[in-house]
Amino acid sequence: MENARIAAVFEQVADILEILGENPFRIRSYRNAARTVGDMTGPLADMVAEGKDLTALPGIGEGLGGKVREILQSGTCETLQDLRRRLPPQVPDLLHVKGLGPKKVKVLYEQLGIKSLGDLKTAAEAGKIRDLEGMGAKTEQNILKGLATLEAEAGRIGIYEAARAVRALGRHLEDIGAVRRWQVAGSFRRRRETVGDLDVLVEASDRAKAAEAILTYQPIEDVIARGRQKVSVALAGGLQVDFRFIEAEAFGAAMMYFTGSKAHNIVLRKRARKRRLKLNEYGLFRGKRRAAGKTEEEVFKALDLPWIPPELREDRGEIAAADEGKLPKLVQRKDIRGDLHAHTTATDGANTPRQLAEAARKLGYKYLAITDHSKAVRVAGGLNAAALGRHAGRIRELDAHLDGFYLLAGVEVDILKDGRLDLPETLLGGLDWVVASIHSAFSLAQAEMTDRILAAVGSGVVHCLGHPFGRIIGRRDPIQFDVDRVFEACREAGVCLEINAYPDRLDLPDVYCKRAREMGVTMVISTDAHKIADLDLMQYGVSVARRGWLEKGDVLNTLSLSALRKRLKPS
DNA sequence: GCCGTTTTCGGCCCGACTGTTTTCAGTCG
Repeated sequence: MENARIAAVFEQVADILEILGENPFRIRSYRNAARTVGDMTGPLADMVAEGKDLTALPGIGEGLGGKVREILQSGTCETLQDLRRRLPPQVPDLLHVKGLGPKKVKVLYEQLGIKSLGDLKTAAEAGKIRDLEGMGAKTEQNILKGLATLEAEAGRIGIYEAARAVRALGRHLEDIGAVRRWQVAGSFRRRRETVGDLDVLVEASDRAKAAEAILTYQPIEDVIARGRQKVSVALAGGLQVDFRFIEAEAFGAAMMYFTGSKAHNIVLRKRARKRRLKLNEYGLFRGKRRAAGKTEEEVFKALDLPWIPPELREDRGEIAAADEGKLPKLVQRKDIRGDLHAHTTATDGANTPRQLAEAARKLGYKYLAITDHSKAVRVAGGLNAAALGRHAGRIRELDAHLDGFYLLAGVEVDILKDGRLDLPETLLGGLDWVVASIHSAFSLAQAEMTDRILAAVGSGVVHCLGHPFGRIIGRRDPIQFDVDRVFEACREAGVCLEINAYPDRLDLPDVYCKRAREMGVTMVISTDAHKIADLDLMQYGVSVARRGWLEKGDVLNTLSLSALRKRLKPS
């Protein structure tokens, strides 16, 4: 994707400038611009082609706007080329080693001629680093540790895995007498797709006792730091957990500070400064007097803002919206009335329609769509027309015996490479709910892929586009298509976009939810359940929807049973 | 390099911990 390439160029420039010791504010500008570009849902190339003003984008002025155009034309920019002549290409990689920043990288390169991660490892193992100025044996050990974790790819973990770690950790913390209260902040609280570490805020009656008890937690493999304010550990598997001890009067301010995001915090602190206040993790201060800090609400209020839900705190316009009283009233888990994507033993699911329906009722749902695969998905035992016809018949029969509950006879039909659907439209037209998805030919060129999806959206028999980008987080890249054209077509045809709640997918991603909402497209949050337990994954889809600014009215499966029936079968 | 209800110039968020020092720089979040 072009935007990603532009963002990458800006990040590379920032990395090199940092090692060269250039103006930190100039470096920040490049990083801010990279973030702006990375968050965009439409191609910058289109904006340029349409002659739109790039300087209207946050953090992009005349200079960087020109560089965007330059990168679009040539794939790179003169600034980066010049910088690369001043530093070997792999030196910036060293910044990814935990504990190494620009200053140390510079010393390592200039004094020892270290040009790559390989060089770094060799030098550390040979004991050459401990003699450098400002470094010692400890630094050398930490570099080797940092290299090991980098090799183990102990990077970010998925939100689902993180939630499991939090539950286990929570059981330990609950048993510690000296811990009065604990809360997880950070990107976990913002419900990002992936989490780099866990930030746990602890209010303790006795910090020393609490710290000692915390450190008995079995999965702790390494103690990274231990001070009066903070204890950092690495768990088996590589997840880092930072425990921060917080006083009750500052708990709200600390929650804000450590929940972030960093960019959101910076905007809030600027706002505080304008009011001659100072905001930090201990509170909001006027001079030395604490004006607020006990709760988040109190701090926001003192800044003349309503409380902002953590999922929105990404500096994507939430503070301006809050200021104008235009924050969305975010959809909640309890608004969800049913699940519209589930598989059964008829294809690759583990449970029967009846079992799933009973489980869905137990969750308080009023409806469930059975959407098994179509024949193109051979590995899943996809159904042909005849088999689907019989399957749908059985589902309807079952539905007739379920009072106050609607079991929709549906399908997840494949969108073939040429845009045709994998089953006859006459058959599909008779079903209650048709999800159309792509499970093959993921790497078509953008124009071809766009036509493929538009054909499905325009078929007249599709209700919903399943996992629209087809990505698997960390394993498969999203497919390429013209987002605005497809979303526009969905709005015109009344086709919903799915937010697939499966933790590996979370597809639509948050920024596209926001875009779709702005364009007036309705979304559906579905679990794509392949077994009963999967129905509980709904919360992860709701989190994505909330990060995408969605309200209850933007989500189809918040409709009551009667409203859903009416919507699907207009009289 | 960006940005403006303090400003078109002069600012640009803030504090803790580590490891190396002997008063602090570098890194992190």
